[in-house]
Amino acid sequence: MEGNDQIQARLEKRAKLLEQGIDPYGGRFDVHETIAVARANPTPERDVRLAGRLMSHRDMGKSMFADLKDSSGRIQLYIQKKVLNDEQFELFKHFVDLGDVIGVTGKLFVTHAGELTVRVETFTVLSKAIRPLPKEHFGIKDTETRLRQRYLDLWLNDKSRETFLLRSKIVSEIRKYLDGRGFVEVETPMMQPLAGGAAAEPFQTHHNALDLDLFLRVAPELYLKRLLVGGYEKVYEINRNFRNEGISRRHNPEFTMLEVYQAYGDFETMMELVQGMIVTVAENVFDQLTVKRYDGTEIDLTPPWRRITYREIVEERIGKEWFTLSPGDRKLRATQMGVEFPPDAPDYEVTNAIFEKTIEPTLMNPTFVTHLPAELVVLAKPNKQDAGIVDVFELIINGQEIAPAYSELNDPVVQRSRLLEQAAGHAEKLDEDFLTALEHGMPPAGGMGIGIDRLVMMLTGAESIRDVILFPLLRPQA
RNA sequence: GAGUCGGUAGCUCAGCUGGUAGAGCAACGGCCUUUUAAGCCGUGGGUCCUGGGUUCAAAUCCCAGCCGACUCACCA
Repeated sequence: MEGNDQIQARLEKRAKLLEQGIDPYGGRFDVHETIAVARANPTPERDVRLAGRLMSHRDMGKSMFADLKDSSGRIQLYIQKKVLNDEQFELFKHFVDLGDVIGVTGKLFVTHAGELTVRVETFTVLSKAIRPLPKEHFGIKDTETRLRQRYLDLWLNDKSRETFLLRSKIVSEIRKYLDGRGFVEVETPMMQPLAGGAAAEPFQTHHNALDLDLFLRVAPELYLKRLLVGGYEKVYEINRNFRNEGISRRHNPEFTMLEVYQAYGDFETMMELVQGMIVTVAENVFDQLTVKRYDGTEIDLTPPWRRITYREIVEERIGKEWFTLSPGDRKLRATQMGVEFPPDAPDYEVTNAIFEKTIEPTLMNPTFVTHLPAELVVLAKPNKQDAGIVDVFELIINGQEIAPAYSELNDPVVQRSRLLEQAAGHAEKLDEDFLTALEHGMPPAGGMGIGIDRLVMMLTGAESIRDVILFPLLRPQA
């Protein structure tokens, strides 16, 4: 290992510990309680047995203070020469460094300054760190280091560690909510012969033994619908989707999607479900329905959430006359508003560009935007009164689409023609296996997809998707 | 993929009207038995992202590249 003076010093300490017959990488150490539990039971002179990482120390000569941190919290250690023997004290003083993982036993007491502290009686080196950990006060702020060496970020930045704990709790509450309503969690293929269920660029891979080209899935939708055909009435899957597209503050090539299907329901069933689910999650995880965003503004999750049709919200924001304009005038207006679109964009795409660029980003509180134009959604049921729109909603919170939901299209003949249209006539791109399943009869159903990463962003006030994905994709370091 | 900004010691940062690299913490040695960003004395530590160029002289100016952040595009 190359190294600076600090690495050299630590390597020497490691070697000297070994020479003295002390294993600097320890072994099983039965921790009696977490630091948080120890702090919650501060009876003076109570025996404790704790383990964690040494985060700071203050050497006073014949005694020293140090801070021990585990996943639950931190506690101060007091190491005294007269309590340990001379040899052990010198060992601690000269061979234990910031960042080392150690186990300690001792008794609780409260210092003059009022801080609960462990008077250390014995300690064990459980893992000697060869690389220095920055002193916690300065932390680790460099974004690149935080992402590439997430373990440092987690140890040193409480906010980061808390966000990922919250993510776990959120996902766990979602499962609880759905399980409690009779939904069955399933897992469907992530490697698919055809990447269907969403208009997105897939990753490609290859199975050698079958000599088969495969795609990483862009959505589980078509498989979950096969399960509806198979008699599952309430199913969901929480798993990764992969899309071979750009990376941004809101996009990671692999992201976690929740998809839910309920037979005999429709998009309004999903509306109630998602509202109930997010409200319950917020209450159970955060104890409140107000979320503070990174910019200080607040999101109010109090139900019932606003419902408005796509047409109405466009008219509300852009002007009642919008849909009476000629397609040419609409393009002109859109361009004047600084919204870009391909020159040959069809009419509905111009309107949708307006919606996505100027309306969606302003919707902070939960809003169900319903009944999008049929052209935008190929897997949804047409509205019975107006075949030009479909029975769907997009739930917008935090200026981002959190969940689209549909009354799922279950007419196999219509579905085939819509998919064929979308594939621009390329029949070989149709998922015949899926269409065959539909031809066997899929019950009418409500279906919904929720981007878990974005939901977590919204609920934790995170500014970037990288703040809620432990190991977001980065270019390898040069 | 395009534009803008950034990359200096282990960490956090200063230095960038060009004059040959600094601070605090961390490390190392010493003092100190209730400190908590402990304190005091001393020592060492740098491919200033990489490669070119301009110049007597480049961390600093110019060009190219690498990596990251942000914005845009693709998309959720």
